[in-house]
Amino acid sequence: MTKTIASSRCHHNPQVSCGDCRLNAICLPISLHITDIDKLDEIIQRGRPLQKGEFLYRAGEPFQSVYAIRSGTIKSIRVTNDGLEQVTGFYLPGEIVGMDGLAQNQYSNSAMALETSAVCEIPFTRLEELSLQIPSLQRHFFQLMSKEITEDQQLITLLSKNSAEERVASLLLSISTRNANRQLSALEFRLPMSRADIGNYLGLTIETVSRVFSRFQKQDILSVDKKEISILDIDALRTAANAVTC
Amino acid sequence: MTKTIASSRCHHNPQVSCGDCRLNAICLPISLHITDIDKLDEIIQRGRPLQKGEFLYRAGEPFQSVYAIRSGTIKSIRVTNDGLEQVTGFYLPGEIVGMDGLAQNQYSNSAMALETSAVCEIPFTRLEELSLQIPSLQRHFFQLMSKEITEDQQLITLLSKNSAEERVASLLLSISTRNANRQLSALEFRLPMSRADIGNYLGLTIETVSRVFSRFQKQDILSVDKKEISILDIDALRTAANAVTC
DNA sequence: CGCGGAGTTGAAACGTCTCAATTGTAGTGG
DNA sequence: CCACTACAATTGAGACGTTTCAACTCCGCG
Repeated sequence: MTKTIASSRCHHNPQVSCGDCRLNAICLPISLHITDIDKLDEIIQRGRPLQKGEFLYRAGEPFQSVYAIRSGTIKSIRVTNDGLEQVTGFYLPGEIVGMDGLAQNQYSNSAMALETSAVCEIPFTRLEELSLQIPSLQRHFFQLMSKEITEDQQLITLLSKNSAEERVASLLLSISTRNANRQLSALEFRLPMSRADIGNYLGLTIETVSRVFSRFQKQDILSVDKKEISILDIDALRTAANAVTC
Repeated sequence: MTKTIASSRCHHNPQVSCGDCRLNAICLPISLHITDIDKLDEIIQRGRPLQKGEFLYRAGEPFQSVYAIRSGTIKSIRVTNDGLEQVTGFYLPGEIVGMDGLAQNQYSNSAMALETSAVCEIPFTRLEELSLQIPSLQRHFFQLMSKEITEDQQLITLLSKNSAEERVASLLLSISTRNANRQLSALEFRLPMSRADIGNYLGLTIETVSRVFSRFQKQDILSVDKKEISILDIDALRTAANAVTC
């Protein structure tokens, strides 16, 4: 599925407008009237899909746009002073990435495609202008940024208070929930990211992530086949996640 | 100093307008023309100072305002499902707290005064209206939220990648820098928060924080007397912090 | 004076990391 | 089609750093 080339029916198809996009119930247009959606459509730019490993933008580049994910998965990464990478987020279809760039007029993260991905580019100065005309858009954007803040704080709590098992379980539940919001299966899905990305995001080593997966399999909570995940006992997974219900 | 009652010269004095406030070079007004500052002033509400331990707002309360700190220190805390607290931030004079509440129209954190503190309440719906009229205010607010995001991501990186010593050193450098921005000493200051708050914020136990302070003292990097901190060797402290230059 | 909270210090326990070996899988070329 | 390589993932054993538990000090305050 992720390897299909762009066609009129394909997720990566660059020709779809916001009004027709199957994600418009969860993406930016959710806040807009029909007439306003067209205005939004006019400023959105849709390019060719990104291939796995390609950068959407890199840390330090001048901030110009935020991006709505249309298909695929994007990870955002910060580079620490000593050259290590820190994965700061995974962005699935319908989600917005790039808002970290506003503060300093340059991106503080890099964004990389984890698989073939299509994005809608939203030039920020034009979005700002539009926000001055459409109060509900301004509010929605404030809310989007606030949501990013609360999600980051959830991750902070996870890193600060929770064990390896709790962290991995929380991430799986988060992905499960976000899949469900997109009408996909909450119990069976393919992880778009590697064990290394998971570990990096959760503050764990690859080996620890792997061991947790193994333990969950032995407990019949999960069935894991490489990146294919089946949640066999979601209540047990919720229990294992403790605290955080993403 | 922190126990002085409000007087015309006191930091906690509720009568000061934004135009006269000694923080206006680093607070919200930084983005505004003189005429616009008056408009901002009109919507800002200043109440009596909060005493140590008092809540500015509590998680779950309906979101109505963001708050600019005028004096003192506020900590924001999330409560996890299992009842533990997670400190998500410390807010010093000139900084804005409460933006996490926007996403869900209710605060996701509680905010508590760590010492006697005065705040300027900014009703959000009025700030929104004003932002529609003053583009630079809208932009500034977007930037403020973006700044909160990048700072949270810095903390995520710190928790995920850095040792106890690096975390404590980073926090001290952050406070030092923020003090310097307010024309206070970068090398000698009083920590407004307890060891418990520091540990909680940094994902460490009280004991570990205490041990790190002791080690830094033995290395002549710091002089610690309860909450009074003197940075004796800021270069060594930067080295100890590694990576993160807050 | 004695109480309680905050902070410090020590010793052992614990969980994750590190290092290393092994397996499995996808991609490449003979 | 199979051998070969490169990479991702798994698994084990020991090392390491932080936590836990406990005792103790310090200080403000009734």
